Amino acid sequence: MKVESTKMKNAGLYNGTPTLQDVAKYAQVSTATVSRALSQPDVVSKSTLRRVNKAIEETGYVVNEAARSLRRKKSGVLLVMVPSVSSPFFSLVMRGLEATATKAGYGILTANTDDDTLKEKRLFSYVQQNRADAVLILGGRPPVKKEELLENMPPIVAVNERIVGLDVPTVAVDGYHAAKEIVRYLLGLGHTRLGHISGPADRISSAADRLQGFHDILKESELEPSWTFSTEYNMESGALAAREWITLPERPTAVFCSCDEVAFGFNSALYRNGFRVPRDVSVVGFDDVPLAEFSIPSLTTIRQPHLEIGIQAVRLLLQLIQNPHESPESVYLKGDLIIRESAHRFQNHVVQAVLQYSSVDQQQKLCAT
Amino acid sequence: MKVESTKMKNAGLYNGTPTLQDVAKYAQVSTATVSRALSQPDVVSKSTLRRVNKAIEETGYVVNEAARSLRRKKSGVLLVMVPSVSSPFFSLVMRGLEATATKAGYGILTANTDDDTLKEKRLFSYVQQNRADAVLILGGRPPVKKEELLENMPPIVAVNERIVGLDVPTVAVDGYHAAKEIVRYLLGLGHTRLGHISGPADRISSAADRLQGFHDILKESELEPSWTFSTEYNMESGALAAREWITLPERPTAVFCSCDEVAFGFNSALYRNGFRVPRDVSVVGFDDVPLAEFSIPSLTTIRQPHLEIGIQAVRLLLQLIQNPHESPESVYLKGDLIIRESAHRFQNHVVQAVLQYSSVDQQQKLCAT
DNA sequence: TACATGGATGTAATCGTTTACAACAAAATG
DNA sequence: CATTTTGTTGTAAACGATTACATCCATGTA
Repeated sequence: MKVESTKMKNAGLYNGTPTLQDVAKYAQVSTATVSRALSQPDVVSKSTLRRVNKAIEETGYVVNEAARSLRRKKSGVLLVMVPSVSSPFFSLVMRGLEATATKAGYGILTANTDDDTLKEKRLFSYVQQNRADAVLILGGRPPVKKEELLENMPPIVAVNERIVGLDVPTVAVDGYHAAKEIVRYLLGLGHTRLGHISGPADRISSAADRLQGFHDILKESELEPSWTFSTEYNMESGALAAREWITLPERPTAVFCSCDEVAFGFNSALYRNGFRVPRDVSVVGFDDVPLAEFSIPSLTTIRQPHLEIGIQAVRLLLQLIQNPHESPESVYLKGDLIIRESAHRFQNHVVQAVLQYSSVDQQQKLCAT
Repeated sequence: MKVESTKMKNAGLYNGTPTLQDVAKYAQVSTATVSRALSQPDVVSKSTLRRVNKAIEETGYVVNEAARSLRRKKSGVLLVMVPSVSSPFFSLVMRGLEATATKAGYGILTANTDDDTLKEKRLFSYVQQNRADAVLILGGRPPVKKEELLENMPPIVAVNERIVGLDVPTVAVDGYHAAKEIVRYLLGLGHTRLGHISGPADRISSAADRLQGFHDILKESELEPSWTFSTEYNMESGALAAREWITLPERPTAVFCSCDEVAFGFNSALYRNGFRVPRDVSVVGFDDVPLAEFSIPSLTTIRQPHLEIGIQAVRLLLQLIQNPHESPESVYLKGDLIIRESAHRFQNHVVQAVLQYSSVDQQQKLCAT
């Protein structure tokens, strides 16, 4: 061994955090070799690799991602643009995104856009700033104007919603068929007066799909929509819709809400006005957020495979990063009907209540006292 | 003006994205000047500044953060470690964090820990990797062992929970006094048999605080806790507790749940077993997640100022980044009692129901038919 | 023996900023 | 007028990794 003792002695002394240089000195090899030992271990000889790994261990070296990013021109970070991270469903999807990205060695830079064009633009510039390599867009809004994107567009994948006016691969549940399925279920329960509280169908593709599914399945059954109400995806909107439902001369006996939150808001406002679900009206949602199972009544809804959505979205994005010129096919997943308490067979509702639910049963007894 | 026409001609031609060099060439100044124009505009002359800004505009230059990070040894990113982003309350706090951080020019790198030590360690190494400058920890778990942290500890602020075994500044609601307040409210309603479904008080400081508050306020009123149940902060746990509550020989007439989700799970399981809240038992929660207002019944709870928590946490962290050797004081915020439907006066409950709620009133009428 | 081949390693340039230091001119001071 | 001060700008060396290219040595082959 041609070991220079002076070198060995100095090798142990570091001022700050150890760098690749320090490891190289310690292992008595060049920085190039250390770098190769990290990124392409197969081109380094077994014995050197051992020595380098030992040196890394001893010095406690960790790679400086800033330097690596600069040199590689890749940050190893995915930017997730979401209208609001506190949306129950979005945050669910984000877990899938994050898990898959982390597994692939990518970090996730999260950012609320609040549907604010200015914020969207600023966030989007993260890519030019080399802070992120690619973008996942969760709200369906294009982050900047189409024209500005044409040249030098980073890899983008749309999640949950297609982005209107921007042709990028999309991962989402097939809302059209899922909507048809859940409305078909309501029809099967004997309802003929059906209402729909839709999301912002003019801006959001998922809302448009569900609305279209609602209309088409009714048409197939030769029925007319009894009521439609267009609003946002949140609880306040559901409550607003409830106030209108109450005033209706011929109330629909079943209402398909565009998402679970709208259903919660709807049910809540009805409750506060003396109506009971499903006694007075059957209600179904869409998404299957965790609370749907634990709400009162528990919510019949469409389950979106949120984990799978995240996995697929990241997969598509990584594919796009590797090969920016070949846009992968969009992925549409199937939503599953989850039957719970909030919708039931159309009949004389009081009798029905007694028949179906022991809880209501008990309630009746109490009323009788 | 000493303009070399050749330079001007070349100035417009770029191969890839423009760099600081390109801007310098275009504006006929050195890179140092451009850099200063960006970071310390007050030290460059007015006229040069104008010229540089014009050049930036014309070339469409944006700073390369990777290069900047490398040179400055600062990434401009805060790492947020959270057990689960899909927790309703955490995601609420994260909005505050994100908004404040963004305003201060920082990005947010979000990561679920899933309470998994391995993941926590890997994430924590983001700081050594120069991917993040500082850490916000939301779950109360130390990311690595105390010993490993002692040397070279990055700036850390704990959010919502104190971290057991790690002395870092904390931003949280004063759970002890808030718990006392809400239980005092229950006492004021005439309840004397009080139960508490606590969080994991052995691991999580907020759970311990609320539990302590519960015990102390009862002691002050010379009462004994009627029932306590220790579990996790989620809906399944609430449902589990409900199953035990039902079997109790002397059921508490009011239950303080450690968080809103537990309350939802509790109420839901009771409902499915024929019990009604608040008719059969008064229930209160903690956090005031958006759904508390829209649940059935709406939930009496403690409102945590989630936005303010986020703001204060980032403020403390930035302070700690600036001055790593002076640990700022922890901040404890006040939680506010929000009175809604889920708890009411202890009395013969059926009579009470008629008196208080028009909804129940109407329900009675319906039962009578 | 001579020469081609291939595996392992080293040399040094490079990524795009920032910043210590030097240089210079203009203004202020004595 | 000489000298200091102040304000503005440029020069060039970092920051810490990656990688094209060169070099070296051990094989294999004719």
